[in-house]
Amino acid sequence: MLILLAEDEIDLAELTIDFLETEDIECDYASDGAMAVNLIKENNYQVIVLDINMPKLDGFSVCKQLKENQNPTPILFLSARDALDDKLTGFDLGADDYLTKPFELEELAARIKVLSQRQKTQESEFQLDTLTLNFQQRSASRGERKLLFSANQWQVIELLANNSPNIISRASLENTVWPEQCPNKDMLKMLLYRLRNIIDKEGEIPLLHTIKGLGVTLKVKHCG
Amino acid sequence: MLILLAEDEIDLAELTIDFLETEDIECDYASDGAMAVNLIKENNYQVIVLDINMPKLDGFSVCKQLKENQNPTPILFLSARDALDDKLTGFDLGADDYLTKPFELEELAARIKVLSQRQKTQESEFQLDTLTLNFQQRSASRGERKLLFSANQWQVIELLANNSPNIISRASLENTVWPEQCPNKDMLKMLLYRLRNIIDKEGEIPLLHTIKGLGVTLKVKHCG
DNA sequence: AAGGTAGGTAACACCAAGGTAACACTTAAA
DNA sequence: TTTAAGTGTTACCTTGGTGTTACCTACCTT
Repeated sequence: MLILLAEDEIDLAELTIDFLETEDIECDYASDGAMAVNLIKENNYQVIVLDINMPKLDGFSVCKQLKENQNPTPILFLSARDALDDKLTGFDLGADDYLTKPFELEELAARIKVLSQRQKTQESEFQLDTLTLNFQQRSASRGERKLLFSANQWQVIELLANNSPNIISRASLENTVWPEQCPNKDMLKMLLYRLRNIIDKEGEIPLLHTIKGLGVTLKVKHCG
Repeated sequence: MLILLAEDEIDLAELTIDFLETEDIECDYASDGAMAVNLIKENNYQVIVLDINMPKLDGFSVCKQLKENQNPTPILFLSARDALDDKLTGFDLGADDYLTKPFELEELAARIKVLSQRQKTQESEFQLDTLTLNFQQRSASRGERKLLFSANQWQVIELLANNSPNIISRASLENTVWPEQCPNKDMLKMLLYRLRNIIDKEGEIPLLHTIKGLGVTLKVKHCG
């Protein structure tokens, strides 16, 4: 996750950035409002953290400008100003959160995460040749053809797709579908056979390949 | 705007409600967690404000339950607990904001408004083919036909619509309607059966689909 | 060439998930 | 009290995914 931190106190900024990175939050840094505006123009941040007291352009102004431009990125104000009026001004300008200094780094991280979640529209789709898998909807298609998979088949294809083009051992697949105990040694064989019939029809590039002795993989195989 | 305030200190609650109403924020009131859950089940709130220390069911539990059921309503915790750990727990459970007592009523109002806007931009109306759902009014129609749903049916259709066209597992649906314990294994089956009879009449494109072994989804299915 | 092993193909039986229908219970309005 | 609607409950049916078996093919080993 990439965010922007606009904060003129360099010591505090450094401390904050270091901590946020341990929480998997990547930070771009602006030491004043003008720099913040420029960075926002050039990058797509998940969240913008703005100090209010900044050189050149204060946080309020930056926020106001963004909202006037219909920028939907969530904004979190970070300020030593504890006064109610400042907070209300912030929210009035369209801020999404307001944290007063001194604050706990953990709380900042938590609030950033909340804001970022609102943003993301996670459409996790997998594509390979003409095969498309949508894991949310559990829908799949090969070109124009709609594909229907059973629950077990989804488990397998999901594992294969997530690791494509790497090879997955038959043992892993077996454990995924039948965690306790596989009812029959040939079950996986059948599952893969049925899966292959659904995915790879005649005239299409085969995608589900067996690598004998190693396992199975989902990829476009440049044969030869 | 209608919100729910769950808070066991009646004096504080009254004060808060009075103030919020001057800000055009209508409040339903719950004096304990169990009551909150019931009210949430029967109404569609824009924001839910939860005290943490409450009789019967604490705020954390209420929040957890809602989020497990994919309820998208924003949650704001209101607590005397200032400890970092409590805040982090709150955010971890999926809270959207956390305000510590004592707080300024104006700030609470401002934060509620921010949260409600997020909700509004998400969706207050749902449309799919000729099906229209209005969550504020709890009204629905299929083409010219007006549809009437019971409370339980609304919970299900709301969950499905909010996640459409993704698949919702029968377990999630069951937890949503019967949070403590489902009275009978076949209840959900019946609920869905009745729901389907209401939504999908003969000659219309079926919208409520079962994906065997996975769950249920609300979508236009391009079969093939 | 024979034998062994991994994997592909085909056909079939079974069974639990889910759909359908009818009915009883409860509550609340009329 | 009657009526109606929502909610549980039970029984039965249908179906597609799953499990099973048999046999085939390809390739590796000796």
